[in-house]
Amino acid sequence: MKDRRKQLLDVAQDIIQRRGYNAFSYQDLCDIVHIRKPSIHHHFPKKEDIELALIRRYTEKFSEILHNIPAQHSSPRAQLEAYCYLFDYTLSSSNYEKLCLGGIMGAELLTLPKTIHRAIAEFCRVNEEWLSEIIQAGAAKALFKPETDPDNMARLIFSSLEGAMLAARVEGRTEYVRQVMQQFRNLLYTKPSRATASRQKRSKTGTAAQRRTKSKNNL
Amino acid sequence: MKDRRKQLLDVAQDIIQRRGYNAFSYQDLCDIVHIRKPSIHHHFPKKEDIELALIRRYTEKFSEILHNIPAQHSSPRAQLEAYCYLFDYTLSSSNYEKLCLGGIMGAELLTLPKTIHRAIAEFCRVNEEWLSEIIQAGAAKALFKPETDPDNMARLIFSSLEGAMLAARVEGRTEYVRQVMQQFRNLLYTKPSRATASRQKRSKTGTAAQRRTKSKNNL
DNA sequence: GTCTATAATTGGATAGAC
DNA sequence: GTCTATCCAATTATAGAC
Repeated sequence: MKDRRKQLLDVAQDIIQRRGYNAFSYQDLCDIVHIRKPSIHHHFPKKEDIELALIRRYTEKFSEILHNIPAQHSSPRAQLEAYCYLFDYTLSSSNYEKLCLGGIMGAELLTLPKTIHRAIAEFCRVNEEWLSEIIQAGAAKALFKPETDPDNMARLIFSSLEGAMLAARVEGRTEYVRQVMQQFRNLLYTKPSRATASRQKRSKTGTAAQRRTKSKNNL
Repeated sequence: MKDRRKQLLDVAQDIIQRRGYNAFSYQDLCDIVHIRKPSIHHHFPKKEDIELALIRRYTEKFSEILHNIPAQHSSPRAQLEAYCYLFDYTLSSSNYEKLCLGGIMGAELLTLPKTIHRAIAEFCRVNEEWLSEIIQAGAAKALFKPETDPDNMARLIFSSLEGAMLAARVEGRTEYVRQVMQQFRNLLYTKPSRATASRQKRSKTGTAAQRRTKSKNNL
């Protein structure tokens, strides 16, 4: 097959987002892709080669999605919500089994080589930097509370979404991420938009913003 | 040795909080405790027996610490900060290598047996329930913003601390958890206490509340 | 409770043919 | 690019002696 490499990465990513790097093996790939172990070594000589390629590709895709969000949502609030739905969608579209790749790799950090440490840190940086800019833009438009430090707020949002995915899966609570989002609205928004508030209470299929983001990506 | 079982649990917990369950082996225990593998099987026949005992013991200790906090700190604000410092201290006292046991087990959830799923979920429940009560108490005293839903706020705090430990370690940012805490103060507190604000900016050794909590526990 | 000895299995990885 | 065959190391786990 021509795109064997991409296929292997796709399958590996799916497994790792569910079970983590240390519980993932070449054999798992064989069982799904239906080729033999040495054939995989031809594409990825060492196991770390897979992981490094994965996190780099993930960060790249993620970065692209983030930088496209402002073109799809004009308000910083809508931009922030679209961001949060990325995390919610990873969970909800996988029967609440898949975590953020950066998050699960972060949990296994100390078992991974230094090259990969840097790649995971870069993923975090991309997220926090993007968030900080959105927060600043929203504060400038008086959409977000002024007492908000953009960098710290970015860290709070990023880390809570990473943690919320963990907790949602552990507790089997499908609404966990959205409840955390609702709390952001309560704390961060200067004046709760009535439309947003009622929509988020009623809808199970998601807002327009959510659906638009869904169709765009498959992380 | 008489307390061999406890010693094995202590060592296993330290390793797992750093490297996770799947990267941890009976051999690791042997190297530190200096007994042979079958001797460990005598105390814990299956590997899962170690993990189940660990998470239960952890939740129990954690629960005890949480329920002692109100006796040590009268204000809900100080209680909340003492809670947050538990997480910060786990990191800072381990050269920023150890995560929350519940968090790292949560990341590996799908590789673990169902019995352990429930035990990890119980750990989350204990945290969120305690937090929710503190938030309610603080809101009743007008120390926290009234627009705060206690349950969702509890989820936000718990998940952001879990995520912040992850991100702090990945990015090598020793101040990460404390920055997230600062953001909570900005967003949640009705009026920033000047003493608290300036103290947290200056001090590197921590507040009195932090030191008091430090000496109490070793999670 | 700890040991030696030993399964039985699985893991990542390589050599070399096609 | 994929295969067969093979290697070596590591893992969880058990039997049975002391």
